[in-house]
Amino acid sequence: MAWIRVDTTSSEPVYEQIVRQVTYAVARGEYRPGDRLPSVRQLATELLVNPNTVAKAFRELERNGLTYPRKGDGVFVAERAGEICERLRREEVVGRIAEALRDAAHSGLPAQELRRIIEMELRTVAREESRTVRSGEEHGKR
Amino acid sequence: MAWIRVDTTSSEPVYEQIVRQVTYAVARGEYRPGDRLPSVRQLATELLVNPNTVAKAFRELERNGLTYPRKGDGVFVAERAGEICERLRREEVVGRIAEALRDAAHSGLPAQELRRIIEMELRTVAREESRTVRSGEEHGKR
Amino acid sequence: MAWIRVDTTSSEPVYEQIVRQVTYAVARGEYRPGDRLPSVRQLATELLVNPNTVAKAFRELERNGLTYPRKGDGVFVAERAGEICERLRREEVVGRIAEALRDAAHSGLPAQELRRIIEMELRTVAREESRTVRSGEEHGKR
Amino acid sequence: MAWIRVDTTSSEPVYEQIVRQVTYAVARGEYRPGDRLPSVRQLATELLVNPNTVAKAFRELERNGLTYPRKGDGVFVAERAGEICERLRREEVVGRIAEALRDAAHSGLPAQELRRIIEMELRTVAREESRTVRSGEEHGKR
DNA sequence: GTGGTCTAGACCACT
DNA sequence: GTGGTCTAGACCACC
Repeated sequence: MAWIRVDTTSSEPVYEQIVRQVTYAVARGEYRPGDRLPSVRQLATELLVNPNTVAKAFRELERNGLTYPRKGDGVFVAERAGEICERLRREEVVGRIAEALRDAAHSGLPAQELRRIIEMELRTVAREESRTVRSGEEHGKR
Repeated sequence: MAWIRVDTTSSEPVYEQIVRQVTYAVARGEYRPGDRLPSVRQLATELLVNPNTVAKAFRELERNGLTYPRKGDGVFVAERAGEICERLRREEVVGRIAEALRDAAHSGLPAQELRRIIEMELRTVAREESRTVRSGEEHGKR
Repeated sequence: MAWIRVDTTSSEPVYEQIVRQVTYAVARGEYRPGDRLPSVRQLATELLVNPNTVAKAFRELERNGLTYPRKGDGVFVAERAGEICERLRREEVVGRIAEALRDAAHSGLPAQELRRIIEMELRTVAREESRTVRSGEEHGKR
Repeated sequence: MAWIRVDTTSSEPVYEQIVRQVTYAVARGEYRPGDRLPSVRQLATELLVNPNTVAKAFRELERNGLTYPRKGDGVFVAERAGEICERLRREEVVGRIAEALRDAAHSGLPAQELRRIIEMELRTVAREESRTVRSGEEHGKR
């Protein structure tokens, strides 16, 4: 279950990292409506964070309509999770990119230079992703 | 003096917004070595923020070697500020874009979709900038 | 046997919902002293809840003197269940309404508005009940 | 500042009580857009609860669009709080009453009896409110 | 001073 | 076992 990785040094709060990554995992189809997520305690020990932090993330997921808790049973992916997290993911991605580009443009950096940077980073990202996917295929199927 | 705009609702600290935008202004050449920046109080009342916040931003600018104070006179743009700011700006822009794209890729959004979003946002940003620049030419002092 | 309906998303514990609805059913006279209740397993599969949950509800009913078990036979409605249930029902209803109205008044909502809401909801409820009763007459066993 | 009272023995979580009562206070016009709420720590000591509990309530209020925090400054009532809390209050009140009446009707209690109970409780509530208001006038205007 | 995050640990109710 | 609430206390960043 290496689908979540938290970076406690990041400025992004740990609980938000969890929310975001669970959302992405559902968006990628790794979790489907009705599936049970790992329990709060289990995920907490796995990620080496406090159960309260995971609980906070799960509460946020619930507020977003992505999951629902059944007391004494576990946390489950909601029926309408598909559309919701699809939308959330898109909003998140578009929002982050829009902000980065707006600030970049506002910085006075020439448009041509900006495009070069984007192309460079896109290639870097594609390279990283392909590597991850391939190693994932090797390890995952065992 | 519409060269700085702070968003108090943003997750980015106000003082960082000020530091960044002053840096960008110098990188764009709107402020040149030897120019005097507005006073802490003046900028604070203009931006509707606490003077302490502006003061902290100014301390940061000085720490970065971008400005220097002349006692009883004000804060001035340093001699080597140009190159420093251009470097900082590039690092900043590249870093933000890299992070946004990395997260986007990790979200599982198809690469093609990602490119479409980028193109769309680039157009949006270009449109906004052209409008700002034109109205800036009319009202600005340069 | 559509006399019980549980809502697993409600904040009211499932076992309490069962206790309450059995109580109401007896108060309505649908179950009479000496009648046998459905078995724990049967009710559990019917309501799609954990058998432990139904078992807890049944323990509660017995504790209230509403039912008694006959070993190897099943759970039966007690002799004095009628009066008990009517009293419990009244207490329950009065308590809930009192709390709802007290909070409503405390919210600062104008008394006139409050009355309008009550009238509206009473009509809604009456409409729903009449529908249920009629369909119940057709399908029910009484 | 006796506008909030929490009951730690209630089944309603303390943080929800705070959310609800702040919402009602705004709906009643006791707090207006731009006003600063008491600080987390201040309210915590006043209500004799843990600061984290108050913080949780404030986070919920923010999620509802009723307030917004300014780090290092305080929590403020949002501009659009009026309409929002008006709506929230109505939803809350209607929802509670609807549930109470639906359950009451479903309990098989005769409609006439139900109306009697409602009238009785309405009178009780009106009596309590008038007493509170009057004593509030006496103490408040000094 | 403020709010925000996180940890640690307790207790409760539900399944 | 599960999730939910609450307390206590620490640390951080911001104003």
